[in-house]
Amino acid sequence: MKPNRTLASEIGKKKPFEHPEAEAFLNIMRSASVLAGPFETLFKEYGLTSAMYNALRILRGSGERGRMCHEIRDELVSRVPDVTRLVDRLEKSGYAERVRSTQDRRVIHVHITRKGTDILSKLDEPVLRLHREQMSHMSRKDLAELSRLLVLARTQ
Amino acid sequence: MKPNRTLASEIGKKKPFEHPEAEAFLNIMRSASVLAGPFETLFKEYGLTSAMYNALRILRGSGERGRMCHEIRDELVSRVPDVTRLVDRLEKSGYAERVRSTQDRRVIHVHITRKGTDILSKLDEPVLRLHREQMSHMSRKDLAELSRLLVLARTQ
DNA sequence: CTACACTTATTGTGATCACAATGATCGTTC
DNA sequence: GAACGATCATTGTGATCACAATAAGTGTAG
Repeated sequence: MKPNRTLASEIGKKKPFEHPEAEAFLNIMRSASVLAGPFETLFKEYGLTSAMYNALRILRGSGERGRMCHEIRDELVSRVPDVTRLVDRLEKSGYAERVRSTQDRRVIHVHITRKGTDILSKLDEPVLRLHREQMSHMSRKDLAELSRLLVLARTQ
Repeated sequence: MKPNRTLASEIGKKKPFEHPEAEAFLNIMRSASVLAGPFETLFKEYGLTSAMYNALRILRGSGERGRMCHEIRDELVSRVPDVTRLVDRLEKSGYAERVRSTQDRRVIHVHITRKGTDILSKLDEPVLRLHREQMSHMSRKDLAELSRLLVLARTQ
C-alpha cells in the first residue's frame, strides 16, 4: 500500500473507473485503511486497539453513570458485534469496570476507571498531533466539505 | 449503528467537534463501516469475504500470468498483512491457483481459475446494484468531489 | 565458490472478529 | 401469577487478523 496520486495508479488499475459510485466507495475504504494504520500503531504502543480506544472515549464522555453495553455498541464508530469481550479486555486491563444495574438487573453499566482516564489523557496530545499531521495539507474548507459529503454518502 | 443525520447525533456526541481533522477522520471511519457492511453480507452469501473478493478482482484484472503475492498485498484496497493465507483460502475454494515461477523460484504466480471468474461474474451485477443503491442520492458532481477529497486526505 | 545481504513466501501463535446459541431478567397479557 | 415475547448480556466456536520468526531462493562481493 504505497500512497500515490490517484486510486487508479495506487492499486495498479489500468482503466479509469466506469462507475463513480464504485470509485467513491473504494476511495472511502482506501482512505480509511491508510489513515487508520498510524493510529493503530500509536494505540498499540499503549497496549490498546482502536476499538478499545474508541470505547474508552465513549466511556470518558459518559461520566459517573457510565454506559450500557448496547449503548457502547451503537456509539462505536466502527461496528463491533462483540461488545462483551471488548469490555472484558478493558476490565482486564483495569481501564473500565462493570456495575450491574439495581433498577434493571439485565443491564450492565460500564464506567471508566481512573487508570482509564489516565491513559486517555496521555493519548490526547499524540492523537491530536497525528490527526493534524495527516490532514495538515487540507484546508478548513476542504475538511468541512469532506465531512459533509461523507455524512451524505452514508445517509440514505 | 443507526444511520442518522450527523456524526455527532449518530454516536451520541454532546458537543460539536472541536477539531475538523478529527471530525473528517471519524467520518471516514464511520462511512467505511456503514457502507462496507452490506457488501460483507452480500459476499458472505457467496462464501466470500471482502478481502477474498478484492483479491479476486485483482486476479481477474491480471490475465493469464497472474500476480505475485506481494503485488496482491500492495494492490489490495484494505491492508492485509497475511496474503499467504488469503491465497490459501482462495485456493482451497478453487477460485485461484498457485504456480511457482521458473525464472525466480522464490516467487509464486497466483492466477484466477475458471471457477473464480464465474463467481465474480455472478457478483458483478449485484455489486454494481448495491453501489448504486448506496449512492443513489448523490449527484455525479458530489461523488467526484468526494473522491477527490478522499484522495487528497490520504496523500501527504 | 563462499559468505552475506536481500527478497519472497510460509508458518506459528495468540488475539480478535463474527455469528449463532444460550441465559437471565423484565414487561405484558390472559 | 403463569406464560410469553422482548430485551440485555454472555458464551461457544470456527474463521480471520496481526505480527514475529523461519525457510527458501537470488544476487553480489571478495
